[in-house]
Amino acid sequence: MPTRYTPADFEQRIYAEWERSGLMTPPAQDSGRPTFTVMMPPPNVTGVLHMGHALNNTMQDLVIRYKRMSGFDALWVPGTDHAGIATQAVVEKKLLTEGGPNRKEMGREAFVEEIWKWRQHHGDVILKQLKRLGASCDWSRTKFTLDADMAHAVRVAFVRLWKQEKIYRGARLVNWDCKLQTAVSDDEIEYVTQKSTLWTLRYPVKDSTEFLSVATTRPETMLGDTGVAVHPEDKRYGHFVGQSILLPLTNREIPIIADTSVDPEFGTGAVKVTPGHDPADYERGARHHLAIINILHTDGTMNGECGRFEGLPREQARKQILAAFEELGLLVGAEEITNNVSISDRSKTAIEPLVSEQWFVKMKDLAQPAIGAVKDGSLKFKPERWTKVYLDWLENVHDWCISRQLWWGHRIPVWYDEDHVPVASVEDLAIGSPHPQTGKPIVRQDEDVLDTWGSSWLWPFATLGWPEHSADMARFYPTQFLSTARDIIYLWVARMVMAGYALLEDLPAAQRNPFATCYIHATVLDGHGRRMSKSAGNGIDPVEMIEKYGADAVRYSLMILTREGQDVKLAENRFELGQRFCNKIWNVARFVLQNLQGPSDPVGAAQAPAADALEDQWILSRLAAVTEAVSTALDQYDFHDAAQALYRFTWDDFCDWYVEAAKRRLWAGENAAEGSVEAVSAAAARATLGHTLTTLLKLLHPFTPFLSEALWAEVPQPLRGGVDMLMGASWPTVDVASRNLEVEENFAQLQDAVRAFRNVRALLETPATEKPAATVLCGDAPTSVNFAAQQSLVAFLARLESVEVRSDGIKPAAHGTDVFRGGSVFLPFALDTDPAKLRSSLEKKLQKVEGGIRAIDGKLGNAKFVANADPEVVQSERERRVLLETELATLLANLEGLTV
RNA sequence: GGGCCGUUAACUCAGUGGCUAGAGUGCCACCUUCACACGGUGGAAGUCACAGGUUCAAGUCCUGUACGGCCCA
Repeated sequence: MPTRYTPADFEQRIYAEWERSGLMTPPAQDSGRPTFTVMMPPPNVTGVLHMGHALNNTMQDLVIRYKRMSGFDALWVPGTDHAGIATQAVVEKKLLTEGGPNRKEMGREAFVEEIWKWRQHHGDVILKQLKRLGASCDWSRTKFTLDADMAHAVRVAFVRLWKQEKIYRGARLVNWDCKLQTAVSDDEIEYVTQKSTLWTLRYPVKDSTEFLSVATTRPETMLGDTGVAVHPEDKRYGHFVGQSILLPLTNREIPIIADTSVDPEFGTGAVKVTPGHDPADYERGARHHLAIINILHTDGTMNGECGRFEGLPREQARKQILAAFEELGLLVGAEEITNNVSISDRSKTAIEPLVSEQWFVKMKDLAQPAIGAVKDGSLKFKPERWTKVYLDWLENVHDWCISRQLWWGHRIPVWYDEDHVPVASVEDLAIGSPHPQTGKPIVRQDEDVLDTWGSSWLWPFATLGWPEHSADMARFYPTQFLSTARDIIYLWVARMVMAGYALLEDLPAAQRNPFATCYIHATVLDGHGRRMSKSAGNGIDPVEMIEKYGADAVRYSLMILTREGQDVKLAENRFELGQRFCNKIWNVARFVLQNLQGPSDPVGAAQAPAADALEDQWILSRLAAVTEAVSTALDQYDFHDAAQALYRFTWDDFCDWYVEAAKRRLWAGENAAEGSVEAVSAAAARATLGHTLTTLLKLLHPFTPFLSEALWAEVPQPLRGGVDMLMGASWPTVDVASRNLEVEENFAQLQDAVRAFRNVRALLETPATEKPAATVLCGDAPTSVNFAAQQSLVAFLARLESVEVRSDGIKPAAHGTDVFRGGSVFLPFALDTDPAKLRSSLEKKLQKVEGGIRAIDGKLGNAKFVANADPEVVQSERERRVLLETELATLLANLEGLTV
């Protein structure tokens, strides 16, 4: 084995072995094992892996691997989303750069064909990248939201909701994306604060010489004004209410109305009302029965309602209208303000609210059971605070605009007869066939497609075969764990819960909720705390990082850096943490594997550890503790805590202390006679090393699957217990009998003394090669028993010739000294040693101990503390004071001894 | 306007109301000792953002302020 772990030599080969093993594909038939299901949030089919995906999928893989090893039939279903707008835009752009016919020239059928072709060649890149990450999904169950069975599920869902009259068509004010020329839902727009000009326009009052001034940031929409509103209690304008305005440039007569929604403080206190192009005005217009005038073509240019401005883009229309008002003397003000404009998430262009015929889903009723799911505990968010975000949205939910004027997606399964009477159908209705209700011939299918969430909200069960009564559906639904990003709590998470309750009528209510836990993962920021994004160019490419540091290093680093959904600032060099850890694991395994075979036990340390030696008992106790800690943390999805516990155990306990301690007996046993004390002791050390390593590899496997699997292959067969592939090994059970707090306490005391020796060595500048004879002075009987039994271990770890254990209180002269809990250590001076460094070291420690005693005295001297605090706390303070007092006395005595 | 998150060592972050506030990186010194220099040993480094409050006891709980970030309207 080389001295460094080189991930590239193993990863792809090991992944192929996992795929061949079939372990990622749990059976649809009952195996007697419990199931555990995770649905991967389907990334866009156009997508490439970014850090958010890497983080999210690492967590899912961790859970799946842990559950698989724990005896579950663990199913992780991967897949991709057709992502209507995003994908159509990618292919349109491709057509544009190729200079061939564009979408409209090609026609619907040919264009959709083109997208399928694109998908064939360029789609699903992200799924291949997930394999690089080590994702152990069941690829045999991979789904795409446009697969035929998914399409069937979408239609069944649509028709069912149609029959329940939860789907309706109507002309409503929708968010219009002028670039993509489609409606988008409320949840697909974002607000950007910007500086704008607020212009004041004068509108002449009809049959009067008076004017009413209105303020607006969008003067061009005046062409669609059908009213002017003032607050009913606004004294300035009261007498105008009921009169009308002669709208300049159009000479249309529009009423002046009173409405409490008008803020008298804003602008002039009078507002123009444009019901066709503003959500607030739409409401006002509805209240006062104002006309709705649409002034825009679908591409955002002015339409035939605009007279001489027809055909102009909005910005130009604005300029010309302002110029016209100026000319008429009707432009009376312009001031700079900051306001919010709505931007389309997809095209990043300004949203134009306009009235349009669209399909909607009534959400109020659907939301109720989804609200109930968190109230009755069926659904839990982690971190819990997202529950509120989820509930706030559901409790104020608006109807969902589900139609999109696109070609790529699930076409709305609605057909019309010649009288435009619609009917929804699971099966295609042929043109000319009779309308099921009216009997008149069908003339056309609806042109629109469904919002992309109209298929992904069925993801947790449509992937399992719903609406068929499939074996998968019976075994693997509901799922246990969903991990996703916070920005799709409304778009996706809430809708999946609604869909589960609304559509799975066959299941008892308690089994409809699609996932028990919804984990909202951290947002990955760059090193400066900015969101990683393609446009900002500040993203770190996970695949590049995998190639540079290894998949396990990427996985492990991400896990230990993100604590329960807390955002993480990630600079590239953070992955060195995982890389170092992986290399450490590699090397400790290398050491163990090279030392498993002794002269008298050639099969290696396959027998159970005898655990006679203190250090053996100690590491087995620590191993039991870390097994419990990791299992508990993973049960609660506390990935950071599990990663942290593994780091501490591996590096501190196993590498720094146990392996170093075991070397003593391994070396001593090298040339010992068979059956001798030394040989038996070495064999015991080997057994303990072997057992600890194999257990550790299992615990590490969910975090560092490639490395642990690569090392598992090097473990001698008898130690592997017949398990060829670590991925399929059983998760370690907590060895309760090995947990021994007394042993841990005794070993901790030895560690403390060894550190004290090392400290004095450093202060005395004792060369590493020099092995002085040293002394431990024990302050009490248990300490002296402990050290008497372990003097050779302490000597070995502190690189000493010998350790004399004394408890007579007599300090050796001309020795450097330090204290540990329970006594002090002494190392002989070299002749030319200056004790000043030792003195200042001891004095520093003295100050700390004195400070500690003062703090405790402060507490114990406080009658209220003694009276009110938990008696256990008071008791432990008293005990601590005794310890510190002893330490203080030792320090003072040792300081005094230095001058002799 | 409403809500949420954060502010702890130079950096990135942990931290059940109760030991003298920790880790990794970086820094300083020493060490190529037969797993690992992607290593070992030792060390320096903190007014826990600020102001009040609750409590015997606050980094931790409450109120407010400032700053940074996110979401909703």
